[in-house]
Amino acid sequence: MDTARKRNTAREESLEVILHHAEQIFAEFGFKGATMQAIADASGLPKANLHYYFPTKLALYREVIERIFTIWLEAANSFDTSANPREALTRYIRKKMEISRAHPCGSKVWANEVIQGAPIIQDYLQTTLNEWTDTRIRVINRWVAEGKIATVDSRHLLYMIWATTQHYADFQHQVVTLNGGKRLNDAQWDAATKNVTEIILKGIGA
Amino acid sequence: MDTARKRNTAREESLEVILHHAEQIFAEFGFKGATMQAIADASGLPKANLHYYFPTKLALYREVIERIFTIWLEAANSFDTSANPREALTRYIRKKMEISRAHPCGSKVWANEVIQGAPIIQDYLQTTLNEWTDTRIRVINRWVAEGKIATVDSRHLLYMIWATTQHYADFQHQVVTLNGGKRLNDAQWDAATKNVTEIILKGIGA
DNA sequence: GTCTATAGAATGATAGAC
DNA sequence: GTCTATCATTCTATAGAC
Repeated sequence: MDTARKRNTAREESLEVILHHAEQIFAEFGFKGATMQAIADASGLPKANLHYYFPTKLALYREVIERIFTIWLEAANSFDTSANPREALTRYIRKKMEISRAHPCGSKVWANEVIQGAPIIQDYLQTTLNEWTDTRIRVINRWVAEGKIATVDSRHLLYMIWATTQHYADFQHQVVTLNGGKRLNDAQWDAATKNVTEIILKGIGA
Repeated sequence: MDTARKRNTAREESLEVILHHAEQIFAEFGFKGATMQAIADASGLPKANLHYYFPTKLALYREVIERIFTIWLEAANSFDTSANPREALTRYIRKKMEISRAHPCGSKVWANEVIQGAPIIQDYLQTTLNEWTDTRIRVINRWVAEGKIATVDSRHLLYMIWATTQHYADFQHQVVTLNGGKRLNDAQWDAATKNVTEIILKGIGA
């Protein structure tokens, strides 16, 4: 491995470590509540190193948010517009539940951001998310028109899927507390996914 | 009005003004992000007055959280355990949607708190909420046993109702943005409530 | 690239006059 | 009860040695 490659690797590793821990700290304390010191401590680095890689706290936060949005858009692709309602929605809900389990902190940062009026990600909402939502609404409306599902408001159906699946990440602490303080195990995650999928599919007559 | 009464009234009015604006500021910026200065400015009072009524920022926050929890428990009562599934759930969902519309900031403060691991309200989750949840789970399980609704996991059904109804408060900003920047009007709130109610009732075969 | 030390600004809380 | 002034602390960000 040459020195240039070594430098790049070191840089990428530091970036990865910082971003990973920043996501957790931002999720736990919110943007303002998170401190560069706390992120530095969690990352095992002196505070000044964070400012070497990210000029400001806001720039670091932006990176964290963008990573989450990318993961979120992946799930969006699993909503295959060519499939039938049962297939498309089953796959989409399962993927969303998997993300809630694998990336709860990312979901929490996103939720925190939206709750506080999306000061940073407003442009994503107005462009990418808005466009994606429109395409899926058209698909659902077509299903309704073709009689493949009952007459539902497609927009509110999407909100229901988002809300229900993200609840297991954002309200993880409440879910765990009401589960006797224990994290959901594999079987419980399966049960949750199955339950959500069945109620929604049955609820829209798919 | 005697002077004692006048003093009480003045005190109660100040408390009400402070708590009202504190709820909005805490919802918008989170616990740490909210500043006593911002709450004071919103309330039209000097900062020191807040510390006259509430010794610390944390004490003020606690009061805000407790008010929300009280409203939340009111809705809980609308889940009449003696009614049939259709009636009980229709009334509960409608009440929850009304609260999301009337008290979005309260819901946001609660959501923020839970997302961040419920450092302040942990005891509410473990006692009052846990007990309330258990009684409702028993009711839903009885409905299942009596064949009044399909076989569903009652706990996850509750989570679905909470998540979906609170989404309209917590993710208000996203909902509004995807609605072309306009707040939902009466008809849209009705449509949302009707849609949520119908999908869930149909989904559980009620 | 990594670290120590510190500047500069903002914040929670209080003292004390009115 | 209300207000001004201020202290003590904490935090972001940077300077500069290594």
